[in-house]
Amino acid sequence: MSDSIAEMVEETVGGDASTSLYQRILNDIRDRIVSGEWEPGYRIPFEHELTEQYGCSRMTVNKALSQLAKAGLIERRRRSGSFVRRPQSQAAVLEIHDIRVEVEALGLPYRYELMAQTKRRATTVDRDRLGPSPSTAGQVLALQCLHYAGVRPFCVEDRLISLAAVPEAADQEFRKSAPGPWLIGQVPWSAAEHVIRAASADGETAADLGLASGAPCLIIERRTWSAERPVTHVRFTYPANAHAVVARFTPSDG
Amino acid sequence: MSDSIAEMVEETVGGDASTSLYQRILNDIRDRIVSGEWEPGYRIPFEHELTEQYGCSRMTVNKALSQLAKAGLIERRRRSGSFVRRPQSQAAVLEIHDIRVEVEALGLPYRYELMAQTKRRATTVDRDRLGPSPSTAGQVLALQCLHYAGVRPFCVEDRLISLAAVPEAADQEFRKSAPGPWLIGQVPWSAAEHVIRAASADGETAADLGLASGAPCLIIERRTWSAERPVTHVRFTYPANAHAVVARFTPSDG
DNA sequence: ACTGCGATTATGTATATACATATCAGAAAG
DNA sequence: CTTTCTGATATGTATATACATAATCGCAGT
Repeated sequence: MSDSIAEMVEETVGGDASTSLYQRILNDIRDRIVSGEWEPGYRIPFEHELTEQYGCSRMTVNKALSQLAKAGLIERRRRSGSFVRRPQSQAAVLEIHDIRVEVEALGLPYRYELMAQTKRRATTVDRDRLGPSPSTAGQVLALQCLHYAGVRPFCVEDRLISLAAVPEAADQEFRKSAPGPWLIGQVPWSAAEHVIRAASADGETAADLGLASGAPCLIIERRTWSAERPVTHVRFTYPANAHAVVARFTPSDG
Repeated sequence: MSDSIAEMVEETVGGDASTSLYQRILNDIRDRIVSGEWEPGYRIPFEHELTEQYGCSRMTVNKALSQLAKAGLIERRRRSGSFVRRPQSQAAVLEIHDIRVEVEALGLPYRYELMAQTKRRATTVDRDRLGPSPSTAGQVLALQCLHYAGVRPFCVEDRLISLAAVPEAADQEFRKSAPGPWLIGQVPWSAAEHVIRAASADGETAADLGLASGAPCLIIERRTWSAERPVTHVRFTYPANAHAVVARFTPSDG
């Protein structure tokens, strides 16, 4: 089997220059792990063995193994070797799209409507919504918006923006375009937290969405920080049948 | 400004040996990006400039920059340099925990109950649930389980296992322990897809969970593949107020 | 047996060097 | 004035080497 690796390298080393050697080593090992050929706990060949098998230097092997370790597929132990880890934290990557993009992906015309915009001194509730902060927040901007897909309401947006973090927002009127895309261009955010849950629509939200009171809704909340300072908190409320969140996982593509 | 980097390095180069040099370079640059000091489009110093500033070799700088590029924070262009990318795909990492762990994290005793276990030839519906497959599925195992937190039902699990992918499951009786943890130890999975949505509880589910019919629920569905073959599909149904999904994002921790 | 210590081993990081490759600016040719 | 070619440049990958560090094994001495 070690021979087959060596042969494969011999074959392709002059032919396929599209992928680098360390990438091929990485892929080979990853494939053996995800295929189950090398089960959790299996000790993968030492660096110096792979060095021989692939006919390359240790640095090249090391680059591949280091990346596998960072991706969580293997665990490296000095003096002992590298071992296949058991898939533990079922982590998945969740992509958050702009609502306009979401709606247009459904083939429906997108429309945005501002329902209310208020500037006020941050209340206790507001501070809670924005999340833990080193400084006490000052002024905030509160927004209620409605996003339409075609003629039907698609979701309600309830947003709070910290004017301490984004003073430019004070002079903005979000009548024509939604605050989300504008904020992304304005503030470099360094951390975000999402909470996804289900709830019954309260009276007001139900009315906005054209639902019966108590109808099930999907709620996505997002808090964003920029360099430790809270920037914004949004709550999107979708009718239950209108929306779902999709997350995917594939181990270390490189 | 370049001077301050150089000074900082001079200070710490002999003192703090806890982090490696390339890690410090990586952190320095990442901090400047997420703080907004270096805005999207900004051309970060060339490798040879950083080499000078940090008094190290190009390989060390290259390692740091390559990782930042892989993490999507910068874009590297030959002959032109490396540029700060604008945060585009708002990706967040979602950790899926075992239900036992979830319940015990709430400080409640966990209990598991098997409600039904059926072996049958895969129907069209079953094949749809398992997802796209190269081969036509044969036998499947269908399970309905209930997870308790204390005396109250916590969530309903509705699972389908492909016996073509996991033949050992045919001989298992999931009376005492849930199929999820067992499967993880059994099959190395290579890809997973999650769908999170809200819905009204149907009559049966509502009864199992002790809810009024039509009560809002959070539904998490997961499909798992092992080397292109569908392994299992699960649907967890939670009462709306019992559960939420949390996802976090922090740019490239290393 | 038990303890402590040195030798061994595999990984972790860094260096200087080399050549490949994509790309752009500007010179040369039409 | 446009096209083509050439050289400069920054990144991409790979190598041989070196020393640091953590963990383990086995031996020596109590």
